[in-house]
Amino acid sequence: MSTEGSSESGKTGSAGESAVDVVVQQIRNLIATSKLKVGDHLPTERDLCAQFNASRNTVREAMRILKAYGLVDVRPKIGATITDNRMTRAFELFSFNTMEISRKTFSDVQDFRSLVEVGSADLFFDRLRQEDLDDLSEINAKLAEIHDLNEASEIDYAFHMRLVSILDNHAVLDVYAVMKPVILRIMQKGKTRRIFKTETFSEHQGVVDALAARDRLAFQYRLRSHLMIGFRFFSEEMEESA
Amino acid sequence: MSTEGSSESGKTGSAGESAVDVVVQQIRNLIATSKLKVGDHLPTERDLCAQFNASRNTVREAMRILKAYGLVDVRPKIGATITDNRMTRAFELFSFNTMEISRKTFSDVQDFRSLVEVGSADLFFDRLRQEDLDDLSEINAKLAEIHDLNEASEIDYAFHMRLVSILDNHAVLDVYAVMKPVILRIMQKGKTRRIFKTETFSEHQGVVDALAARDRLAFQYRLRSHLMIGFRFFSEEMEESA
DNA sequence: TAGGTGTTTCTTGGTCCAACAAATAAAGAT
DNA sequence: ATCTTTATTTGTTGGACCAAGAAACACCTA
Repeated sequence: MSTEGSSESGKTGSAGESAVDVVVQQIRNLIATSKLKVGDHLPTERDLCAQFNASRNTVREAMRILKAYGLVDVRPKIGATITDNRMTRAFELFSFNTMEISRKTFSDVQDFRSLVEVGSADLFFDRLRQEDLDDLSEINAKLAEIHDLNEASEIDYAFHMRLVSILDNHAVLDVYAVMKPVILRIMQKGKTRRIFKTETFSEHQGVVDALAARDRLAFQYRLRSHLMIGFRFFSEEMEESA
Repeated sequence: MSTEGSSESGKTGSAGESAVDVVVQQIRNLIATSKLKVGDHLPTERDLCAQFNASRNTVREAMRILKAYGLVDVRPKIGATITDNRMTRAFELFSFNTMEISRKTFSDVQDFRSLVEVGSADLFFDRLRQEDLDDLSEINAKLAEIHDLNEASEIDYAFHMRLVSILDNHAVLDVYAVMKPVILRIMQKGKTRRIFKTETFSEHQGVVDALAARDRLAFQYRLRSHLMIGFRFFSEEMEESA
């Protein structure tokens, strides 16, 4: 209901839908109306062709989309079965290490994080407890023992996740959970193990110190600097897509 | 988590991988080795067929996957261009179904919206253009002609969506898109058609006026009040424990 | 006869080919 | 400069074949 097939146009139900998109929607409706649950079988491709009056290639392309979305699992000679790997797929989207995070994505996400983390300073100080400070320091300390970038970014992410958890806002936590893959890649951008162990570590510690000292301005300044520091890796890059 | 374990494509060798998976990998490599950036064009389907020695259907199915992953945007006659909508796709996958609107949920979501909308006041005034004000007024005017609550909340949502669109931040827009079902339900909570036509309308207009007058304090005060006003409907309501 | 075994046939997804339609960018004509 | 034609490219269709698993079947043995 909320998502359409592949077109990202804002219009819903306009006439510009391709046949593949139509079939995608029809299959989703079929799943919904037939109350198919995880593990149930979908009709064969050829049956779907007849049912939706579409060619087999069209049905196959629709299946590819549903498969990419993690909604069906199709195996040769077995057929298509309903699954729910959406979360897994969401994380796999960013396993495409071949492509760099675009500057726009980087900028948008970091601005958003800055908005949430820096903008909630007052709330942080209202709710802050000693336990929070201890946890943050403990997490940050793990940066000293990292072995690779993945491990480092996981710790970096855990630090910020623990920080926003102070807000006790489930909506924010959910959003951060979904954005995790993007955030991880952003954190790794241009960094080395050494940078994580030295610069990132001390930036985090500065934030924790400011929290402990109840120094609102220092907290905001240091956190914002920490979030925006990655911009230097985009210094000369220029891209302008209409 | 990165490369190892997707369902069907474990081996990077020759056996076991379908031709479509191979082409997907080849296109990924092409993007990487050619250093293609967002906005650049991919070769035509037929070129890719020749280049990878695959049939056109295979290339098309591979393209569907990349499109579903938000890595390419293919338009008829134009061809495929590199994009980076992976985060949008991730949010689409997430698409948590409308949960029960508890007082806690209401509080969390409205706090979050307040954080984003009220907290971005400076950015709003930086980027604001006359066109934005006109659109906001135009959208708000539609509240006068509503027929039911669904229609009213859609317009209310569209108003706030248009507001945050001024920020030109894709991450924020994606988050709002995902939260739409929850936001709609929150907007309807305790309201009547009359309230939408009178109170909500004038609250919106007050926000627009404050924007037009470049009155930052009035903007923040009115917007925050508007977002928090629904709390009165939870005043006496009891809700079961978490 | 009952039960297990090996063979055959059928089904199904995976791939390829050859068309045609629609849309649009580019070249050509006026 | 504007309109028209052409050519290119994606979208879609239908058909064909293959390989591998499933299912049905025949067969043999105890």
